[in-house]
Amino acid sequence: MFRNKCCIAAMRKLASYGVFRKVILMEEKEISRAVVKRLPRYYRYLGDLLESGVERISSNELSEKMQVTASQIRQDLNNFGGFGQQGYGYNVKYLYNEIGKILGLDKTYNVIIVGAGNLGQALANYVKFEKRGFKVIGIFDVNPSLLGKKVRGIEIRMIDEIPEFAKHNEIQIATLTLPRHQAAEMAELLVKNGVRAIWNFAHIDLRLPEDVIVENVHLSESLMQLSYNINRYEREHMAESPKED
Amino acid sequence: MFRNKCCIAAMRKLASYGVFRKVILMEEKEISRAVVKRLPRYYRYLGDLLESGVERISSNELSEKMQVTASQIRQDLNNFGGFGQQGYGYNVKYLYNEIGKILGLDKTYNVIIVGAGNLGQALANYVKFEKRGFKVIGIFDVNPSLLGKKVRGIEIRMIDEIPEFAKHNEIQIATLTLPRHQAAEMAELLVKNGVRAIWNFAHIDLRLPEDVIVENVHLSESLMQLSYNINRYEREHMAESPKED
DNA sequence: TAGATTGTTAATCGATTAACAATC
DNA sequence: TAGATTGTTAATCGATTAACAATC
Repeated sequence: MFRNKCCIAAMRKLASYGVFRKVILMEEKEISRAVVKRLPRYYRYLGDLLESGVERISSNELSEKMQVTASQIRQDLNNFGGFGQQGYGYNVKYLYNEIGKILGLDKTYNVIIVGAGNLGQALANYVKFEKRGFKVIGIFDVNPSLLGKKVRGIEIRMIDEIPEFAKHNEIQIATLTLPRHQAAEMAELLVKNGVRAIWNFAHIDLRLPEDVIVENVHLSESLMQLSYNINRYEREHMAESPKED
Repeated sequence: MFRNKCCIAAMRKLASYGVFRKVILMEEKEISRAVVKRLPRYYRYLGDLLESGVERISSNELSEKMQVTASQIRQDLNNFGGFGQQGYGYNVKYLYNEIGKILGLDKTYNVIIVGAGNLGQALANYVKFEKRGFKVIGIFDVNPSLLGKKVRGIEIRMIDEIPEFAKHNEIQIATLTLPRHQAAEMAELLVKNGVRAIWNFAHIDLRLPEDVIVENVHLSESLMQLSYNINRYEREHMAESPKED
């Protein structure tokens, strides 16, 4: 019961008035990580379709473009609501916007970058994030030689200024682009100063209170997966290539 | 049958002499993407253990450190061979090296970086990759204003030099750090010039021959997953926080 | 209305966890 | 040998795919 999401939405509204709230919210099932991971890709394809003037699309057409099954698309979307219409399909613009809202892209986020090395500066310079609502409001480093240097008009501050900075600015996201051995301590400092979401590029598993959201980007792990596959491929084909005896 | 990996190894050796090869190799089951994704993490934890002088570890101890089940560790490892010993556990150094080999980290790779923007330059400057055997031998861009500029001693070349460059250098990996709309065309050019593995940072799905290995790093998708979770968390707790009527 | 396509339930597939016999 | 812990099979869980009734 309460599986239909329109129903859930209606119930949640009712729930906001009183007693049933908890019961109802417990019925709402957790969205799996796999589904969430696919949402940005849907969003990208819909954005492209929108740009090329496509008004509507069926799960079947989209499935061909994206090389996934139509079933998966419909299942994924129905975790969040009934965005389509029988006999018609999905309105591209509407669906695009709805997925954007689900992903939180209708909001803006103040971002600080902790670690102003190559990667930190590269991220600070990446203009597209700002277009999506992720605004860099501060850059921090431990290295005094960077003090006062500006990246995209934002001057690099020292890490010990973070507590003061956090008092005067609302930080929604902290990007961690520090060497591995500094990351854990810094993450704790950030959390102590009210940061509740960390985009972690340091090659370490942060152990933080569970209400702190951590999204990891482990570039070296990605590169290792690549080299694994290079060798897997070579192993497989080496075995076939030598001439038959 | 042929499930035991020692057995497979032995059979493969036999197979190299003749007729049974194909049959035997077909028995070897494909390693799932999920398993491969976990290997670098095992590698990291084993490296840390090695550094702190730990000689042996049981799947159970490791499972506690890594917050996964011991079953999963044993299953994952046994995809590649029996690296442990009953009653003893796993020898840290040996296992570390074996996983390194599986990941292809015992080899070196010539890497070129295509797209010398902020991210491309940051990656070129990232020293740790070289330590792991990934050596940047060339950096390319379309922007003539970058011509001759050096990053870590490597001068930036123009993209039309790639065919000539590829003739004289063996390129194992091409890193694609170009704007989205240039990436597809460039990937094709690279493949035409013999590149067989691409580390793709462009926010696009490359459609390439299936023997070309592509590993994607979609930073914007990662950021969207983060903002999804920020909002998920807030949705959930907003519903609980307003006072009871 | 008839045709198309969704939303949703049921079936299948694959990955994770549990259990235990093999063995160091 | 007894104890410990693996390698491996069996059970469970979750995610994907298929099927189809509901409905635009």
